[in-house]
Amino acid sequence: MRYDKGRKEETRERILDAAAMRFRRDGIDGVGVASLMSEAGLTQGGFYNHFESKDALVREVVASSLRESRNRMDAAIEAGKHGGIEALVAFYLSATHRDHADRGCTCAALTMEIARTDAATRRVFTEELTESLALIGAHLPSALKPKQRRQKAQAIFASMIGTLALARAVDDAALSDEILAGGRRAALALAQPSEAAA
Amino acid sequence: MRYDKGRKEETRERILDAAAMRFRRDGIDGVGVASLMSEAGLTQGGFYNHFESKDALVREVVASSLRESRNRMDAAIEAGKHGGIEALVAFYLSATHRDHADRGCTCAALTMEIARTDAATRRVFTEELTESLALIGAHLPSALKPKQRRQKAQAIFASMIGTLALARAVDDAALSDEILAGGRRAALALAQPSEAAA
DNA sequence: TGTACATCAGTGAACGCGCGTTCACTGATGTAC
DNA sequence: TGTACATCAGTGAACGCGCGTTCACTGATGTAC
Repeated sequence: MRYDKGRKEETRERILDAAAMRFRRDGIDGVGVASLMSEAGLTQGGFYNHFESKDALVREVVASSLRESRNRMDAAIEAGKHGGIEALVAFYLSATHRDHADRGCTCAALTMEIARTDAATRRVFTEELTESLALIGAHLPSALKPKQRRQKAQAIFASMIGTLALARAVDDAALSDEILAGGRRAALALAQPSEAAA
Repeated sequence: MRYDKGRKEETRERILDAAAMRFRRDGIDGVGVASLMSEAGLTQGGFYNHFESKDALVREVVASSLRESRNRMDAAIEAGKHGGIEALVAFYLSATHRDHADRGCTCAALTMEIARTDAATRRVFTEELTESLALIGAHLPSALKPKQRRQKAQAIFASMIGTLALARAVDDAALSDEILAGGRRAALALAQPSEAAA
């Protein structure tokens, strides 16, 4: 090894972090390799020392950013006083999350684009999403059967990313706030055991 | 007027229809003017006889495709035997809709991309979305107050587009079906007056 | 300890290509006489 | 009714530009002796 041990790894992480932010802000198709590398303080040619192609980068960004997002959700749940789901919903459907897509959850910013990516990317998306849904499911009422728990977690997450997508797309601040508030209420309602009837 | 009256208008509609399909299938950034025009049976140069720019086209596609989608939702509601919302949810969260994004609702395919477009596009998106939400609201239980009704409609629609986005992004057919089924149940639960507590 | 060498992360110019847009033009049509 | 003309939807070549990718190179570093 020339240079410090792990230095290449650090650079790679820097590219991944820059890509995660830029992709969420401008879309996957909206960010070129050259501008991405210059954001990471490098020149375009070096990109291929770290990734086989832009598609390979996309795949790795989807994997690592979903993992990071799950860790942040976990932290928000653990930090919450009561319940856990309440804390998650307040964290996920906050004005801060709406206003900072680049530092937010990749699912809320890119799921519709990810649906159009290659098989390998959708594979890692599915794997990471499944883990995140399990995290949510683990904090639902304990009386639920596994399938109900899974479907409830899916419905809560779907409702949250849909809410964030609408709240971001709309150009009217009051309407956006209302969508966000209604989304919080809906996500919590979906978490109630009373709505367990599967 | 040279040529038949309204012939230019017909061509324009043809371009709009082709754009709506291609945008929903490949994303706005994923479709070039040349390939779009050739899909409409024309050459690229003619595009600017009909639209000032690609951005202008995007704006018009958002406006017209949301209007069309609303008409289809309305038709599905009217065709439904009971309730109306039940028919809407069955129509919107169907396997057919999931599997044919190009012929489906623009919100379910492009909301996350629309959130990144220019001010004019987000303006027309907001206007058309508001109309669509009013349509949904009009079929909710009549006991609801206006604000409750509005927020319920928003929450139902957000949950539906989030559900469709996840069901499309996932690469596992069984999981996708489960997400869709859970989304239908969730959307109907959100429509219940019992969950009116605002 | 000092020097020669091998490594390889990162550089920057270049590749072919498709992008959005412009523009001089063509030729089918409706109108004027 | 027949002919000359004006219109303008649509053509297709060209523009500068940024895309993803390749590649010969540089130069800071760790290793070998």
